Amino acid sequence: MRPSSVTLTPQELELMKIVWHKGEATVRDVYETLLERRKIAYTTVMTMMRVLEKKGHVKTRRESRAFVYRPTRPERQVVRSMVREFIDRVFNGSAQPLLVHLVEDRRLSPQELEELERLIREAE
Amino acid sequence: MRPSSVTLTPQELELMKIVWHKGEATVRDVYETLLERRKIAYTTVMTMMRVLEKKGHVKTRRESRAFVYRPTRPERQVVRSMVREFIDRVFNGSAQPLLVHLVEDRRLSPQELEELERLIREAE
DNA sequence: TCTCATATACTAATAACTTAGTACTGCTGA
DNA sequence: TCAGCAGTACTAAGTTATTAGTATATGAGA
Repeated sequence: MRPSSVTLTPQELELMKIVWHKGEATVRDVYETLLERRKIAYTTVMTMMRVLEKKGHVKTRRESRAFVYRPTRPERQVVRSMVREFIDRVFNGSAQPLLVHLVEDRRLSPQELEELERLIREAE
Repeated sequence: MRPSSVTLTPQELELMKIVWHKGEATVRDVYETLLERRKIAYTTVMTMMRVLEKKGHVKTRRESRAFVYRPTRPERQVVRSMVREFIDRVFNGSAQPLLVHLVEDRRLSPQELEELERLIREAE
């Protein structure tokens, strides 16, 4: 059984970030974290957690009455897939134009540029 | 009237790339370019071109019988918005983690790394 | 034990995306 | 002139995403 697509929709990603951050979480945990940011119904979170499970992004175990959800894949791995998918889609698979955009768009502080330079020298 | 969102769906982007590349294009132009890659109906392309127009991504002018579509915004500008949106969504607005991903993921050739180093030095 | 809070199960509605079919129109060449 | 082709207009259907309501189950405290 092939692992389902690793790409997450925007809302799915928002929930997954919470689960990754907490390590594992119940619907209530996620619900309460989300509530700090925006109005959302408990059952909405539940539905989405179930979707995430159906898609294989989380696994559950029962703990007394509630389900505890934990990620099936580490955040780094999923984010990496999303970056790849984005580069394929927008830049036809070539990462370089993206970097040019980033550097030119001045989205990086001098510190970040320096840090990046160091990384490049290590990779070379 | 606020300009509608600049973000494109995957299919919309695919069509827009063709229009950008050609400068301007009719439904037939786009249809034939797409056909080289995959099976698609002429009317499907038409519907999508109309969607792109409704969303403000292209403008049309009538040329004899057919509509000619041309982009309302240059590719660079739209791509830049998409990069920003992606960084906001996936990396909470910080570009640096994305770069670390790219460099570590070895998606760049030595030449590209060098080129990038030069860009950084210019930006600093 | 019985009630209430909390949890899940089931259902559903709306919107956006993607794809495409059918009907209609109007040039254009025979 | 008129048939046919190339084009648009209108319609629609399937899928996924997003949000949430109602019904039901269950455990814990009074």
